[in-house]
Amino acid sequence: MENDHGDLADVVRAGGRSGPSNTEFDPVAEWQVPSEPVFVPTRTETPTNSFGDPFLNLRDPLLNQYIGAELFEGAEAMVAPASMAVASSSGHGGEERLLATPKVLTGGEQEIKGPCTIFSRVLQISPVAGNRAGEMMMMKMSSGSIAEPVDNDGGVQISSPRTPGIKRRKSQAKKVVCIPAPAAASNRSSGEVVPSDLWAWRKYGQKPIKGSPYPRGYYRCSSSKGCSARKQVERCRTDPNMLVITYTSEHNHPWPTQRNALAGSIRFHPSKTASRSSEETQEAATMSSEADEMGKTTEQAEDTGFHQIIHPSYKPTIPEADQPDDLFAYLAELEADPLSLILSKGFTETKPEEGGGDGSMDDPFNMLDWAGSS
DNA sequence: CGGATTTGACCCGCGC
DNA sequence: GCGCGGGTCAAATCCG
Repeated sequence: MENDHGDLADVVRAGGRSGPSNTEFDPVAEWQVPSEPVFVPTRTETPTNSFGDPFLNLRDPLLNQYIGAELFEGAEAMVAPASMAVASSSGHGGEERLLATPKVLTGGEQEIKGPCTIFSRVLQISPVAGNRAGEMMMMKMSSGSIAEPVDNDGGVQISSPRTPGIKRRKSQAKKVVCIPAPAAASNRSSGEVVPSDLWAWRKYGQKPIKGSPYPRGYYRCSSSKGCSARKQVERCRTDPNMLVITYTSEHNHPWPTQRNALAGSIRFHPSKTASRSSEETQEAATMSSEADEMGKTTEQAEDTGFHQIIHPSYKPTIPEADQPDDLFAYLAELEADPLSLILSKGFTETKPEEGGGDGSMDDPFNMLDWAGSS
């Protein structure tokens, strides 16, 4: 089992400060992040998750990706209404900064009992897919250590359907992500549009869920045969504008290629521009327009298949010499030790040029406006 | 034609 | 032991 979740202690060490000295687990103390401020792009409203709580909302300047926070507890817990939130931020000098102590808000009976880490995973969200791509909350929960997958039976169970003697369904490590539901668009008969992430997924089932008016879609990784990674996608029953995506099992292979990555939930073939659905055509036009504007950044993105997510106003401020040659290697590094990498690279944004700017760019988080403005 | 999606059937964990 | 509900399979269908 890969250890792809940095322990918070490592995160804290990487940030140049010592970790909590108390031996008793203190959920709030565990959530302290390095004293160096981490810049969060300005926005005019407090980001909230589907439960109305503030949540961590950071953007990697190089990848222009939003980085979710992870925390650990029983996987199903966060789906419960108002169960928890991740972090808070406050304005400072015209920018929002993540302060040193993001609070872990627990609602109801939920309490964070295990160690937590942040900046542990990166997802990408298509600008078309999410009306506010930054509004993402990502949690992995377990009752054990971060590094070890949680399983009451003593190990992660790789689902082996139809195999007698191997239990399914019992306390598998899960990762639950809440993201804004894409704007309503037709995706064949289901009408559901699932935001793409870095992996290629193939739908293998859909079931109505008791108590929810929305069905749940079942996806497995199609990048590699034998990969046990699964995800489930359903609309939040309390907020239909949010999608709840549950990831189960880990990928047993590297990041997919561009072709595979883009062959995700939405049928999308970057090499083909003719005879697309209207949504896809709009997406293609958007990306093409971005490519014209973005120069180096876009070239880099195109080389690695990330052009879906890059906003023209968010050119990295990282010196060009520091930009990775291999974006996938960068991603892998980001996976292994995200916070230290981010802090070492800096975390600022390049503000959109004033004057000639499109008004919709004033809030670069508004990906819907952005997508529609091109 | 090949790959992805749909959808009903089947399997199985879990609660009672 | 039984039934419910969730997860997966696989044939049919769709689509580029």
